Amino acid sequence: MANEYSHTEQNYIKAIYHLSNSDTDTAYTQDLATAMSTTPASASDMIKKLSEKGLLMYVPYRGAKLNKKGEKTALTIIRRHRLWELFLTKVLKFKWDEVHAMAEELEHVSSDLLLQRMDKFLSHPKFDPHGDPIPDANGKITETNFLSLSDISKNQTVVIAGVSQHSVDFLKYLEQSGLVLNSTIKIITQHSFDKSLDVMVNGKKNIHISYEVAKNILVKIKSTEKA
Amino acid sequence: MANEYSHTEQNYIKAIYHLSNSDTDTAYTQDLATAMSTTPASASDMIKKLSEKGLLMYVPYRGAKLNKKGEKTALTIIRRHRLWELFLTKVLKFKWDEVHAMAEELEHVSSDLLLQRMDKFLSHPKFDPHGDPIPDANGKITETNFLSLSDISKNQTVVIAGVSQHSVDFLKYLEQSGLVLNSTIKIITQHSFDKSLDVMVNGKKNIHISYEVAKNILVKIKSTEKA
DNA sequence: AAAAAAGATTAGACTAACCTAAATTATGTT
DNA sequence: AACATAATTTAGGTTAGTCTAATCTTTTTT
Repeated sequence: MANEYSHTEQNYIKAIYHLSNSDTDTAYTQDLATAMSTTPASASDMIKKLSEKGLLMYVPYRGAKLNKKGEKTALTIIRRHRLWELFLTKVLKFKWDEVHAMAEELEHVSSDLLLQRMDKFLSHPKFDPHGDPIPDANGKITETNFLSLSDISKNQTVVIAGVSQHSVDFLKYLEQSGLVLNSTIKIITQHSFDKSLDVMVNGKKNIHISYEVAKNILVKIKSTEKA
Repeated sequence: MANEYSHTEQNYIKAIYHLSNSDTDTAYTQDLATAMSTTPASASDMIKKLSEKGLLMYVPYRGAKLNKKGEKTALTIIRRHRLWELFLTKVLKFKWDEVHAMAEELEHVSSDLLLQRMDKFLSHPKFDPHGDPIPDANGKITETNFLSLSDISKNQTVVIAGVSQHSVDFLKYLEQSGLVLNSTIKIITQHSFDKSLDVMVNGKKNIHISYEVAKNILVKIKSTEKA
């Protein structure tokens, strides 16, 4: 691994991975260009180049899809990114809305040994500060079955396990409302007119959250515990 | 600060700083090219460019010398490098011969906030794992008056404070001989024929070291202590 | 002080990553 | 099925950083 691909190539690989792992199975030129804040022409060039380097399948006008090698590469970059994010929150005490930009730079530091040590130092974590899984050294991802807070029924108690939206503004808002990872949430009221919720956070304060927000909060059913 | 200069520019700036802070007051094209593992033509181009960007004084055929702005930039990069080196040894338990290459990459991570946090986390350290001073946020360097082990007299006891040579091989050799930072050294015998030394390390084992090695070990007189 | 050698710079080319504009292919509408 | 529109690719050009070869300066030698 190490220094095989330029920073730019790595960023494209990651973007293609994310695009073809969301709604569509394939990354389209225009979407890729948008994700990379560049023009379709540039994205098209890069797709062709990565195809020549054997990282993806590419049929002109039909979009790109990473192959095994490309996916492995993407997962290594994502592993780096998420390990650094966890380091930044756990060790340097950054908030979850502050770490993405720094991790974007740190993910390109290529030393495998450094990654190994960091992984060990953090006790081989499975999730980053946003609840996203950290691929292991072989690129394997822990499967999760988190639910959206918007799908939880009244009076149920759940724990925040992640978010499905990562914008700084959204994360800041959650932070300020006390809706951070591992907070306990109990649904008090579901308002039928706008699907908004009144919830109790950590057994203490009641807050009101919109459907839009609830939709992007991932939760798991509170694990077996007394009282 | 942040993202003003490319990685390459930053590396040149650092190299120019080191070159004009050793024997000569100025960085010469050829030396710079050697330091950067490139050709004199490329080094010459870059000097011209950095001169145009207002980081150094440049008289064609007469070498380059950083000005205030260039020096400040160099010191910021060096600060990053040395803070990361300390982090790698102190926190991730790397040995002092392992950290340079990783720090070469990490020093380009530009977030000022990250640097601040790291500095705080490490308790505002003044020296890196090789005994080199870490410039503070204003570029100020702690002055030291370390001595070379080769200049210490018989029966004196000193503490290893740094090295004046940073090759991996040399550092590995020292590590294996137990000659690490803060080791206590007492001069037992000075051999006049080759200026080599017999020394006692940490009051335990006696070892023999060549003049060449002794010259590159920096020490300070053992601070006041009983027994 | 002239010639030779060493060192530095310029000229001209290359690659990676980008751009705009033009050409091509695919899709959707009627 | 034909046309308009949308999406993609190609063509041709730019910049940063690199290179080799050629040209200039400076230094050293004689």
